[in-house]
Amino acid sequence: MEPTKKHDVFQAIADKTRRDVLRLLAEKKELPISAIAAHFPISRTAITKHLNILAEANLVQSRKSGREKIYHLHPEPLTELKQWLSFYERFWENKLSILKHVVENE
Amino acid sequence: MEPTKKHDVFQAIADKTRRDVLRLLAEKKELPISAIAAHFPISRTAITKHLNILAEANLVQSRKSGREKIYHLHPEPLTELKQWLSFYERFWENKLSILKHVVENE
DNA sequence: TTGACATAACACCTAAAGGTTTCATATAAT
DNA sequence: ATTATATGAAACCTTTAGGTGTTATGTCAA
Repeated sequence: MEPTKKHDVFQAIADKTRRDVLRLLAEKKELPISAIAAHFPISRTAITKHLNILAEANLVQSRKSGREKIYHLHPEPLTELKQWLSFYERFWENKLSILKHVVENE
Repeated sequence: MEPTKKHDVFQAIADKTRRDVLRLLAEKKELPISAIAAHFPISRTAITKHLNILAEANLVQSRKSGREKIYHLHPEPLTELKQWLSFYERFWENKLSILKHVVENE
């Protein structure tokens, strides 16, 4: 039976530290674990756990290079979030929303 | 000192049940607690807790009517999520994204 | 005014989240 | 060969998340 991923996109981005990691990877393109951890006040081990959760949600990917494990952003799963959001956009008045709907449905 | 809200939008939508509650309120416009709870397999008490978390994030609001407490959707805080997302949109190739940027920055 | 209903307020439980420290292992550099 | 570096893995701790059930209180209806 499929192991049914424990963490989805919604849970992955619920934590501020993980959002900060995503932002960092967006800016720096790719970084090994230690370099990532250096940006935060918590331990490298804690960062590794956050990276595992992000990887489970497929928001980051990694490659091994020698003794380093280098992570990079993989933003595609955010489309799920975008889709979820789009349902609610019609509920708040945004003068641009009508125009955007026109564009998106073209 | 300000009580500093414990739950923000990101945490509020991390839970599937809470997302389902939001969806329900989007469809039914407004509902008392018991009516909401009737749609889920968990206890009314549990639903109340979820509603409190959603209310903390300001994603729902309520009014008292006699002995009932009637909740309705308040989607505005989702703009924060939308803004957060918009940063990452440039990172995944979407043929529409360029066009949308043009529209949004007009 | 009595009973039913809707919610609030507790006390309580279990598991997971987020963090720590310590130790082991693989690779790189001297 | 030895040492330093990068990561993995395990054991542990504390708080929170998500759920339960029970009891109390306010309101409506008969």
